[in-house]
Amino acid sequence: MNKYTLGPGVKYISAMANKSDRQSTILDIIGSRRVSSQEELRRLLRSRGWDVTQATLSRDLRDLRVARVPSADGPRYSAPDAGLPSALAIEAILPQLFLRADGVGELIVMRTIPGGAQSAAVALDSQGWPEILGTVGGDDTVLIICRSAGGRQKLLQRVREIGERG
Amino acid sequence: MNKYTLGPGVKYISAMANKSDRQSTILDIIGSRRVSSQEELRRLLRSRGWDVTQATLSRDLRDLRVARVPSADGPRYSAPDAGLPSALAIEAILPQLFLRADGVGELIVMRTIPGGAQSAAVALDSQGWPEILGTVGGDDTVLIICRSAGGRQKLLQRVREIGERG
DNA sequence: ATTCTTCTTGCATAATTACGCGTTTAGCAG
DNA sequence: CTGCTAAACGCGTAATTATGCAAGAAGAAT
Repeated sequence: MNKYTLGPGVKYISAMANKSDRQSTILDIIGSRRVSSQEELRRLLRSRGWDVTQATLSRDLRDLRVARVPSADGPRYSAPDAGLPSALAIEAILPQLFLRADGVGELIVMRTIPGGAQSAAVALDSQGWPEILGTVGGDDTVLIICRSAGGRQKLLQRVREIGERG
Repeated sequence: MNKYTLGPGVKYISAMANKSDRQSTILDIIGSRRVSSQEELRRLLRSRGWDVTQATLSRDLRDLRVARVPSADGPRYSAPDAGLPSALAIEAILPQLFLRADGVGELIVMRTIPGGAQSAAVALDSQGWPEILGTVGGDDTVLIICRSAGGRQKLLQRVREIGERG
């Protein structure tokens, strides 16, 4: 059987077959064809030798962060985005990139190290800050458009605090 | 109320309020906080003055291609990540890329699916619309600079109509 | 070997989402 | 005005997904 060294924390291998293998197969399947329901996925897996219940697939898809994307002709499962430098923690990445920032009206121009603007812009967007209308990232410059001049001042201060290692 | 000239093909405006506005609000909500179910979204919308049923939200989320992404602590709704470039009429490509748009002064910030901003910007430029002074496309954000605040309002509505599949 | 702990899974069912159908409203032609 | 068509949406329910609980399996510890 498919025995191999267990990783840290891994203390169990199913009697049936390996869960990771099954989940890999799931990604393989949904990556190559349209799958609209867990029951459909169940059938496809069975034809490849895996026999599990819908409940297990529900858990697998959760583990894999596989999204169910709706469309006009029904939903389909879709693998997670490979993703940019998962820009969720702005405190972690902005200090790495930030050089300086200044603003006028409802605009902020933020300078970053070369090539850092895209990441910084994504990070800012992902914050969901209400003052921000949107951002545009070039190579080393991010333009932040705020909803108001007042909000811009507040945001400029916050951005500087975080960027300057705050 | 927010009455305006209907675009081509648009023949109906709800008695309640505009569907596009509601869908914009939905994107706004799920973009700024975690939403785990349509009922939760329904409550959030109600607190903003929209009162619709879960069935309507199911349809809205389908129209908007908003995916339900599972995670360890329950599912959440989130914007899509698939995309395909093109170079046809703006009515053909904008609905493919468009997520939402908002504006201030003579600026419009249009959000697109990841990687879609360049295509959208080119498409906009090629229209030769008089209101547009110029556009700047990043990765998923297009900044449209208009000649006037009045022109911006007009353009914003047109862009939304086209983008939202109108 | 026995016991304890952790991981995995099925089962049954709760929770949630999707959709068919009927109704209402708006635009348009006659 | 009347009739026709299409859009939008609620209602009720089918379809689908998520989860509490219990059982089984593999190690680790005693």
